[in-house]
Amino acid sequence: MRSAALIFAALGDHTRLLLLARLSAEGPLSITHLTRGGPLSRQAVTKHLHVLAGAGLAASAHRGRESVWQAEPAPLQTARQCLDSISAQWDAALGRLRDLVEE
Amino acid sequence: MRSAALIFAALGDHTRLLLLARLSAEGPLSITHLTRGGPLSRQAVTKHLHVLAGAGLAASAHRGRESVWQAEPAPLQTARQCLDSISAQWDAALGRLRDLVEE
DNA sequence: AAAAACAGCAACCAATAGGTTGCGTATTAG
DNA sequence: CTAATACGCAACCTATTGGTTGCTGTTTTT
Repeated sequence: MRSAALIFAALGDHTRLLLLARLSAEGPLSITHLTRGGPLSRQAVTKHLHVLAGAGLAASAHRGRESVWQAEPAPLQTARQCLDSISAQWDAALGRLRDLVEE
Repeated sequence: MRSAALIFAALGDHTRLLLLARLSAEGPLSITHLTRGGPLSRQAVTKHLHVLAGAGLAASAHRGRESVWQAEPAPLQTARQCLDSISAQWDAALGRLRDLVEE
């Protein structure tokens, strides 16, 4: 559950969410490529990528002078399971309440 | 998508995640009830609850001198859709890559 | 009516987050 | 070889976060 919080925290920034979406959609990209067009500096992008990496959501590989980053979707599964678990608890509580009322 | 980031940010704290889980599992609870047993002060709990409320994940109702809090599971659906959307983009990118290789 | 329980508000504090700038280094291009 | 490209590292700055303490107000309890 603590790791789920880490993942959510990494996703809990609009800029990082966009970065992750781009990485997922456009495949492996270098840092400068990710920087182009956007309003962020290269270092800002780098920092965000490292946060994503800290949560296991992205990984980098060095190719020549470039650092190529890629999305790692596995932790998304963990996050989903956490959401499902909370929803399930909620449903169970609702069910118990209904049973209580029906008695 | 910006609202998804808000939700993730609210979930991105281990303490808040536990609070939300308790609210979902044990139903409506007062602040002092939520405080008992835990290591947090009443105000710390209050602050976390307001963050959850800011993301639409919890709501309060006043009953006498008590403030009774309840989980609101609807935003979890938004979060899940966001996760699904990213996963789908990933899958699509993988598919395109495979098609490219097969050519 | 007095005491206790429940909570809101504001100020404050240390730590972290998001971001920038500057500089050094390795790789590639001309 | 030289220049340009792509990056890492460290320092620094400001705003936000998570948390505490103290005080006030309101509803119950006795």
